[in-house]
Amino acid sequence: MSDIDYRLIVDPDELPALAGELRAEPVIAIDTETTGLDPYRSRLRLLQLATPGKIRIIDCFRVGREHFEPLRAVLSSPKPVKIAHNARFDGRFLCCHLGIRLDGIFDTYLASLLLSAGSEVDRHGLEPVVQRYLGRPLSKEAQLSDWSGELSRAQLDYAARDAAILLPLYEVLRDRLDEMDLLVAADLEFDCIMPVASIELAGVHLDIARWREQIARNREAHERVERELHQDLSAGASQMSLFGAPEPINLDSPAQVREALTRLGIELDDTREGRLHSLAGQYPVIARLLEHRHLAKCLSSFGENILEFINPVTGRIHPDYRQIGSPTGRLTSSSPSLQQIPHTPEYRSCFSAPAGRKLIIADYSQIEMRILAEFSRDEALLTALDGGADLHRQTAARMFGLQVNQITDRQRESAKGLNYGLIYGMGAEGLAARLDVSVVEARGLIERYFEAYPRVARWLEDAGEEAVQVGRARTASGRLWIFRLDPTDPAQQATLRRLGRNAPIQGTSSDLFKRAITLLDEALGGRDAFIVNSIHDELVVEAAEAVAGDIAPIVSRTMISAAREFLPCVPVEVDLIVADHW
DNA sequence: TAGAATCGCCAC
DNA sequence: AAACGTGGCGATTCTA
Repeated sequence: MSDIDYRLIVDPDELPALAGELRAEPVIAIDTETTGLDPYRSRLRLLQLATPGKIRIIDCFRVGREHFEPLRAVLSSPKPVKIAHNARFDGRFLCCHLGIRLDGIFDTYLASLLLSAGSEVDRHGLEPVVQRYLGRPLSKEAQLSDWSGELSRAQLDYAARDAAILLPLYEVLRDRLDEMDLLVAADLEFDCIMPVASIELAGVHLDIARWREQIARNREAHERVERELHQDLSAGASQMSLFGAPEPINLDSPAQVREALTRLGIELDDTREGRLHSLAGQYPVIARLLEHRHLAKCLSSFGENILEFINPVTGRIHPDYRQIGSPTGRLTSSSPSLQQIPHTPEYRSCFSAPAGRKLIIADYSQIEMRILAEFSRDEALLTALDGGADLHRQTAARMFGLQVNQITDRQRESAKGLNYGLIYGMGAEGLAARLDVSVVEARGLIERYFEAYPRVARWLEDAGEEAVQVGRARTASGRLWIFRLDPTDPAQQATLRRLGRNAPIQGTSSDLFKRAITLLDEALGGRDAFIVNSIHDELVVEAAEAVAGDIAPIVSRTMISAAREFLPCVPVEVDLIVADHW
């Protein structure tokens, strides 16, 4: 494939002229080749810059960081538009190795994800995206080749082609986004790319000694419970081996546990927590089993494995974020997932501020209820959310026609169950199970709830019905989820109703949260403070001790103004603390 | 024997 | 206490 017209730049003196040419372009495509995936442990080898006429490949082994100054303005200003496929990756390397922060990004990867609108079958690597939107094959063979040595003609061809293909791809994707009314959602995503890359680069600090202590305590408890359980369970084991001790059952195997329980006369379809929980009071062995499960889960998911993610260069943990991690647009983090650390002090407090620094922890209060209030414009719900008393207590007061101070804990729990459950499209059966009441009682509670919040009832009904009718839903930013379910199948129709209620709410929560990340990243620019974690409705900022007090109000103000862009009618509150530990 | 599927459970 | 939305991940078990 030598038909690609590109030039390899090894002479730093060429960069000023190149920068001049690029500045005049409306759009340029960019790509990088690196010696590995981790910007802290690998090197930037090539930077490819493509315009309709020309492709330039800069060999970053030959052109040192200090020579990139002329390109800085081109790459770090909104114009020209920079097209990249998964710009978060390239952005991290440019940030780390050249000190340049990309701006004006059009990301063909995120564009493809938005256009697929939640499809589980579409793939979004450059190769399948080029195939899908341009109808041409693209070989990615050289991607995993060794980029640290002498480069072959084939490698350079590959590098050039990867960048060049982005130009026609951009044209098509931009038109498709426009046709599908996804340009607003796309801009929201594109603006958020570098802020998310910054969160990854910042990483979190972990108090290793404290974490190890927690593991040790867990291990001890785990072994004790394991011994007790083997005794409990062997009592029912009749098939004692003729040749000695019976084979101990594997407590991590649900199948073996179920068999053992059957021998004790406890028959179950499965052994999930919800099922076991109601039996825990009756059978001590079940309570112990649940305790064992919890300890085993914590040891395997939140044990030594987390320590392996500490980066040897920074000494911190840098998770990977997927910017569109779910069809609703939520961010997800992995390797490790810092979004599912148990919400208990033993675990969370291990994520601490390093010496001389503070953590600012801020989360939106009842954000999904506020979104529901915005969508439904239910006056009673809007009032209940307007400062003052606890939402669930107020909800109960309205449901039962009582004063807020007359509400019992049980009534508050019922109201809380409804406030949370209805957002997820829960029905009477689900509520009955959750509150441990009969289905008839649950129906009555739902009826009272809908009388308290009539426009909420109306909105939920309409949203469910619309999902059945049109098979799709949008969020406030216009993000689209096409459900791809069969509305004539009763089970799938029920799912459609639930999704139709939940998707706009959860998705709008993602929208405004991403906006908050973008605005906050900008507001913190130039200060010794940066976002280190994001958990769906909560942001953690790490700041120098001396400035934390000044930064805290900026965090809450910025989060509130981001939410206001999407929720003009409903009051928004942010709970914030400044602390040494998460 | 490695990858897929399943179960189970952590988060919001 | 658990069937009601979104994920990631670990251990076991199945399968090609």
